Amino acid sequence: MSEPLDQLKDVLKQHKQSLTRSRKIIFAALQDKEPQTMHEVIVACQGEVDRASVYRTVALFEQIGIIQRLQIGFKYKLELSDVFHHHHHHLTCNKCGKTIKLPEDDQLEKRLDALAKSQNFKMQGHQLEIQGRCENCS
Amino acid sequence: MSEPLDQLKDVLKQHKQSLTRSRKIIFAALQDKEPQTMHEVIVACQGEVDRASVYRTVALFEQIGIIQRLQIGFKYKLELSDVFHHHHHHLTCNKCGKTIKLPEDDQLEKRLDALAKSQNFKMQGHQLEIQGRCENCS
DNA sequence: CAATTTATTGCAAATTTGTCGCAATTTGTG
DNA sequence: CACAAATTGCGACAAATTTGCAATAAATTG
Repeated sequence: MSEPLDQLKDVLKQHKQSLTRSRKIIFAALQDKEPQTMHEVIVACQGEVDRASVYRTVALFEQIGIIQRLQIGFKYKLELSDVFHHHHHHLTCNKCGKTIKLPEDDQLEKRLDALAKSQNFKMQGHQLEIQGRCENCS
Repeated sequence: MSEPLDQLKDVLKQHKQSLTRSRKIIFAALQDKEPQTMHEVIVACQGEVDRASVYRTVALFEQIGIIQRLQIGFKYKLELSDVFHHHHHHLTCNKCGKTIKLPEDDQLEKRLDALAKSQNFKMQGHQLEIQGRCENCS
């Protein structure tokens, strides 16, 4: 069986949840994709999973850390969390809504570590989003 | 005339937009306030500005970088962007829920500038949240 | 500053998004 | 395979957001 699916199953099990057919489909719809709107996910699962179930599953995935929600301009978008992806941040264009993945940046990550430490805070995760105008929209 | 209003007018002019009565009212509703939900803004403008116009204005303000949307829990909230108030970031404790304000950090801000620039991106604002355990809960 | 053009607004209606209850399936378990 | 528990699909709703269009306000022109 494929690795990411095993990983999904593990996380679900840790939270006493089962790996159902619908959950697999929704997971697959998000895998290796750019962040998607809820509508896009619903469409991707058209005929396979009902709208209401997509909402329920996304909410669950979010609670147990499988999915991460990004606020992108007007809409939000969904992507698999760092567990399934490499850790990264996004630039989001306020005009066209495009999201640009930032390459990993050691200097940034180290600075965050240092800041957390300066407050005696034990960092478990973080989220950063830069909003503005992309090249085409400026 | 008051300073922030001048600044608002400037930004609008830069984007060939005019400073109308409604826009002033909506701007005022956001000024010097904690981030608000769309609904709160609509209520604050009750009787002065129509719901639809609030949506249209918020969309405009967002595109030209006057307003920033924050993801808070499942809802989003709106606040004036960094141009109109000093900004800061938060540490949030996963256990007790306490939030700790981080002091402004030049090194971090500069790094973000550099990252945005490296993608030919014009940064209008950014959002950072660090999650983990505070001193007392670790 | 009156006349004209252009952009913005309010209003009502339509569409989209997100929730809920409940009966029918599916899933984990032994 | 059978059973108990969890999940799903299917309307039907409720809330949030968008749209078309006529009325109004703001900018521009002579």
